[in-house]
Amino acid sequence: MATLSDVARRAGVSPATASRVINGSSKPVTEELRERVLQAVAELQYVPNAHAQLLARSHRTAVGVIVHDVSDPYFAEITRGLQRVAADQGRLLMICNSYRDPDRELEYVELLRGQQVAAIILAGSGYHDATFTRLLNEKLAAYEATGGRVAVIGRHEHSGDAVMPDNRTGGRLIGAELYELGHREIGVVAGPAVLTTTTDRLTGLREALAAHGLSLPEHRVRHAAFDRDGGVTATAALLDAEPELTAIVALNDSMAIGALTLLRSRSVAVPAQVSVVGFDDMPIARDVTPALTTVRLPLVEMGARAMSLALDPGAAAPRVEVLPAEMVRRDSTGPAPEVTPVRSR
Amino acid sequence: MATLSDVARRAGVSPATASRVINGSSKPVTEELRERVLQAVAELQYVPNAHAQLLARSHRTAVGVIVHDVSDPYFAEITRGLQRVAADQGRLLMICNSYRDPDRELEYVELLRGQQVAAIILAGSGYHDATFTRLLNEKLAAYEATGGRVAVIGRHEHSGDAVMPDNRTGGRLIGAELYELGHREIGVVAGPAVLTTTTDRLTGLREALAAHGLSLPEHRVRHAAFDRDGGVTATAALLDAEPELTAIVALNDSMAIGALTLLRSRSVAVPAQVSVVGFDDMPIARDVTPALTTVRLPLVEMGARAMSLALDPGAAAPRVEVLPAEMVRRDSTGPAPEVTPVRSR
DNA sequence: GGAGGTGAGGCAAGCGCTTTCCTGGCAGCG
DNA sequence: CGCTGCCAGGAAAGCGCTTGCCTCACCTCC
Repeated sequence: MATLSDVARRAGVSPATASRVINGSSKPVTEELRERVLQAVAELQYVPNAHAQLLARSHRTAVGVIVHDVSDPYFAEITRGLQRVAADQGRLLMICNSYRDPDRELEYVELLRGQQVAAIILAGSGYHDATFTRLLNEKLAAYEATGGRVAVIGRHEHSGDAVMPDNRTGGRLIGAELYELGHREIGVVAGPAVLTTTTDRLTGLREALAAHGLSLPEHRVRHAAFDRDGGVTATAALLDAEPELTAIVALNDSMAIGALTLLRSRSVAVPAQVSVVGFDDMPIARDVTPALTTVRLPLVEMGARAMSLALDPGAAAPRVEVLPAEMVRRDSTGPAPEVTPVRSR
Repeated sequence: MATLSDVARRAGVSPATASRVINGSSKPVTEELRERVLQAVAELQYVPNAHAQLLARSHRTAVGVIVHDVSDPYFAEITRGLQRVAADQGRLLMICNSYRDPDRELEYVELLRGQQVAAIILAGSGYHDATFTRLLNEKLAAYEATGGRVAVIGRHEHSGDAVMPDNRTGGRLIGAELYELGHREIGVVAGPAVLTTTTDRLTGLREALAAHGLSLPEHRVRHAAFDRDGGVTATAALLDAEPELTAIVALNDSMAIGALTLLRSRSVAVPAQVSVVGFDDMPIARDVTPALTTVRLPLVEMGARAMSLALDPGAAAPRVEVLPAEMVRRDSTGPAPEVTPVRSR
């Protein structure tokens, strides 16, 4: 691998001069030497060693991002927003998938710290887990103490800059909508109970129902993985146990798609017999049949805001931006059927 | 930020000893000193500077991956395979999205070279573009000349280790299947013509049709972006120009989903009036309505193989692994209707 | 008791680059 | 003609870490 001094030698200059030419330093270099250096660079196919550069300048420029899984459309959208702002500022992004494993999340904070990133962005739900929260906060505090910036998306436990989707209002919106449509027997297909996203959305839903004197008993909430397959199994269990339901609320769109698939496989008409509501408004939501009624979160915007917060030197006080949720009515919801729907099995 | 010498000073040892304790070197260190060092590490929340480490050891361990877009399910699946093998070998992955921009792809090769990655994996279709191909090959050759390993997925232009999905056979499978079902008027919703993936799949399809004396005229092939929206617009154009079609082949599942959505919006029954076939078998394919008939590619496997090739020191001769395509019959295809279907508009 | 052996720990030389400070040459000026 | 000032280019000191080699103390054995 060619090094700077190889280039310098070939160009007949000192490494210092070569470095200045290559990095476009403000220090002037005669046209002739500049030429020679560039020529040598081309001939040797020289590429600077990024690690040596990072070590030599004290500058830190990359930004680390920890998400549950980039291939999950929810995070893919957020990441798009993060990328956009990062690219605008010429910054490299290091993306790490925690796959919803708190330990891995902790490890990645260390790793990013070791990579000397300028900021760490934690996207994705927090956990209801005191020990983990303490550990995470310790690590983040240590990082911040050395000048690192931290921004979180949708997490409560870290007292710093944050952007928060309004999950609770989103839940309320769903509750109000379904009540409006005449639904009284409502079931929930929920994500893992340890995720704050799950509990926040559930809380909002409960609040809206309570406002109309309705309650949502525990046995009508089924927890499963926050993905399509989780949606399938939770919906199956829910339907078997509570055949009188007229509406199913899935706490994210992936689960909603699983619910839709299961209902179709059981020949339950949506929305004629059972209405289905999702959450997030992932791109695919409008392409399933029936098109999914859901709550839209401005995911790209959330990512962009978080990155802006992280890159902005930051006010003394922690800044929290709450982004609104919005009801998107499509074809998977309708008026509650008059009588308890007939099930095919 | 605490450094190794801070740790050493606090523990009252030399940096050398501290380093040895921290990295579990084979050189023995007395229990007492070890204790003191670990204590200091904990107290200072010390994390080694990854760049300094990389510079000091000549070891290169990270692997770079260039894909079109991780959030595209096609690449998400491939990436999953890459990750699995990389994780097994304790290697860090750097993932770069080229967003199908050849220039960006070139830049990323440089960047990864600068990051001293042990290998670069190029996933995603090649381009029919001689200049670009030459440039890319030059850069890759320069990288390989310095001991870097390269593996490509689904590209022809690089003469090295490669894993290739059998796109052509996949195309043939579709042609045979549709012919079998009685379709004679077939249109294609294709990705960009510059992508080898597009042309390979198209070639296979044409071959299968030609085997039965059918031809696929250019005007029945519509090129658009390889995503859902591209599928919508291309299908709309195709339908307007060629109302007698009884089958639409989308050259990937995203486009197929767009096609399905457009057909639904025009109240064209699938598969009663028009059959639709996709390609790739992304996870969502089974969840749309009607469930998508498509060609399955072993995406995760492709990723895993590519990573194995890249990490394996490598034989003298370039290794090429072709992974088979397989027809997956679902609900979006059926027998060709007897008469030209009636369109709602 | 001295030679030789052993093993823990430290010294210092890098890894490849940036950047401060210095040098030496030249023009301009009194 | 000698001095000052300026400027392009180079020497060298790190950045934070690893690691080969050396030292030194302590044993062991003849």
